[in-house]
Amino acid sequence: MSNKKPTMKDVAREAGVALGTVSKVFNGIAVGKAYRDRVEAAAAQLGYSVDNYARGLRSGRTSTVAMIVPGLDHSFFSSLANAVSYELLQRDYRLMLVTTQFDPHAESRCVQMVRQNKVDGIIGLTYTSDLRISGDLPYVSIDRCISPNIPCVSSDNFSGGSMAAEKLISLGCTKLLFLRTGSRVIGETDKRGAGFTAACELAGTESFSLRVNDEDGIEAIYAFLDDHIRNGRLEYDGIFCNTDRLAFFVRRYLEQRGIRVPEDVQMIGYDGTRHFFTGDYVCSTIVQPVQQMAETAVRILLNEEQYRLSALVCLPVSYAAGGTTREPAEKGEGLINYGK
Amino acid sequence: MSNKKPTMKDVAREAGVALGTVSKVFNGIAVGKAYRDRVEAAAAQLGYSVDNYARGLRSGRTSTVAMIVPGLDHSFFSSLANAVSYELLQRDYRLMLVTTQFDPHAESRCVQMVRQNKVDGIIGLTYTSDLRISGDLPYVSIDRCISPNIPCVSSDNFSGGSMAAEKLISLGCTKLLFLRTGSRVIGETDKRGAGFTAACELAGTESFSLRVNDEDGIEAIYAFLDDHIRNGRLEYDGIFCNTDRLAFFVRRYLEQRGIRVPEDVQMIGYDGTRHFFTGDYVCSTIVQPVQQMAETAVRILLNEEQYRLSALVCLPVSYAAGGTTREPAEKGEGLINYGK
DNA sequence: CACAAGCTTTGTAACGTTTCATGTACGTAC
DNA sequence: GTACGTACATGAAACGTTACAAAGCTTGTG
Repeated sequence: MSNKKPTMKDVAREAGVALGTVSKVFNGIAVGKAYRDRVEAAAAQLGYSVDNYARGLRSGRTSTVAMIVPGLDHSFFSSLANAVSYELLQRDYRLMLVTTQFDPHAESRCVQMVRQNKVDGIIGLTYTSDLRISGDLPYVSIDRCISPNIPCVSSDNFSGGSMAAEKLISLGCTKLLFLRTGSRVIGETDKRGAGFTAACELAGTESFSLRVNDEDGIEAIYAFLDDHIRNGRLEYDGIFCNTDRLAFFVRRYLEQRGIRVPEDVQMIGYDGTRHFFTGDYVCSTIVQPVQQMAETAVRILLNEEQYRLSALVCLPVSYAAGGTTREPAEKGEGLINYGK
Repeated sequence: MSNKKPTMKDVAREAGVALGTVSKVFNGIAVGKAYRDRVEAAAAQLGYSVDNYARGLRSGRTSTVAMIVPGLDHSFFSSLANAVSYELLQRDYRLMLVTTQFDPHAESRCVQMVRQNKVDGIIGLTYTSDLRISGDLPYVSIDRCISPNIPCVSSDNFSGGSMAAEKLISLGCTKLLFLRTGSRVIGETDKRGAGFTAACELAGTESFSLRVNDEDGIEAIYAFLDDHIRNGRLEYDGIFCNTDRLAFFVRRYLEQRGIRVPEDVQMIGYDGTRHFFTGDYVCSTIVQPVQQMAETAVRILLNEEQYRLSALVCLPVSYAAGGTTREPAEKGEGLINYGK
């Protein structure tokens, strides 16, 4: 028993064939049955496995895709990363994950680093748009469009916003509020607000939008709410939050002040990741098609046939009723679950 | 302007030095000042960067660490992955992330795949313990000890549990309940239950534990609660949940049945990730030292000096008061935040 | 002034693959 | 029975680094 990791040369010697033949076997290139069997037997006996670094050096292809995200401790980003990881593993690709920790300044440095590591492509969820550094390397932007000539997979944030407004209006709300927190480098979530406002105007319903450009700047939201509670009643009877997490905090805050949800005010959140959901919904929300976004991005990046032409894909979102609107809660939908 | 990616040979020619000298410059090995300057100038002019695959093939070292986690759409796992990513990037290491999607069967396949990709080490959060496949490759288990001879970084789940019990008791609770969901392949979170029970017994306080071995099996918890609500009052006045997420759902469920938190029942959750927290705590919880766990695991794996000897590290957890216990809420603690 | 002892620099041989031009064997058609 | 085409096997030449032995150069010592 040797103490070194076996190489193709060892397998070739053991099987009594040429080096090139072994290579062919491991690359699915036509090889005579007898040869193939001998090689496979020898490889199994020696416990051989291909060295991806040698392969990557010689062929230039690495079976590795990089994903760049701001951070993983945000439910939507981590769900997306989870789905991308799943899709890549399905296809025998490896995932090199890079977090910028929400520092837009770090983004091009990350792209640089990733390029140097010779990946087959990049899936990026970035704020800055001047990533043309990417050059020849396949690049797909996910969740946000950063440039007209970079393929992009996003979900329909505008419709998500108008969907929320329409729903609240159809449920009887007459004065609506849009709340938003988060860094505002690129206004992807603002499209939700835009859709919301547009739908309100179309319906002739009064509405107001409060945008806080701070990742955790929830205090400003609370202050606003305080200002608009008169005699224990909130001036608004419908609230749309740009995040389930925000909806969660806002709901708690209102309830502590004696305002009941959904009796006094109805609420709709956004995202629909599992963090805030279980069998029974606990918040009405606009569900983003996370898995589908990931799958589409991966397919475009890997150039799978039917996706070859699509450069900009915008996937539909859906509404899921939960406990924060006045309607019977639906069950079991929208849960994002992989594996068996 | 050439159209090929420049190599060390190009830099050497441009700078008028030997190939080996260029290599030394990029590896921080002693080189005469004049030579170093010439090389750096040439490299900058050509836009050269080292090829990690060639380097990995030749040297065997890849500056890449793999992390294996069950999934990223669980707040604790994704926070941990986020922190590990941060620590690695700080040290100029790359992260290859692998998700098993909670399939214990997939774990050894993942280890296999990762080994073949020639990483410098593995940080694993796995359920199965027969990962000796790892062989010579440095391996650090995080969050759970899987074998006495594999280094492990975890947090003190037992103390976390007893801390929760002691807190609830000191706040006046007389009948305690421990609730737990999640797959039960390895009983790491059960240590929380054990610590909880031990502390209750020590204090002579009545307690009960309900364990549901299902990742999303919250229905059974609801059913139990229903059984123990008599005349609109819950039999228990203190609840400890093995997850903030679970605490969140349980609280909502109780409130819908007219049981107030913290007036009628006090609650403590577990984890303390940012998903359920903001400036003001919204749930009392046992905070896991996520960042410290990640840092320690990385340091052990990378063999940084002061960590060379530590094989099993168990880090302390802390209590953070929030809105679900009867005490003034503290502010701004426990928030996990990276970047500037 | 010759010689040893340090230092850098140099050139070359790996590292484990894939690729490609060449070689061989076999079957088919006339 | 010869000529030709097809299909597969072979061996050598890359791929871009690092490691190592050998060669230069500098400095200090007897």
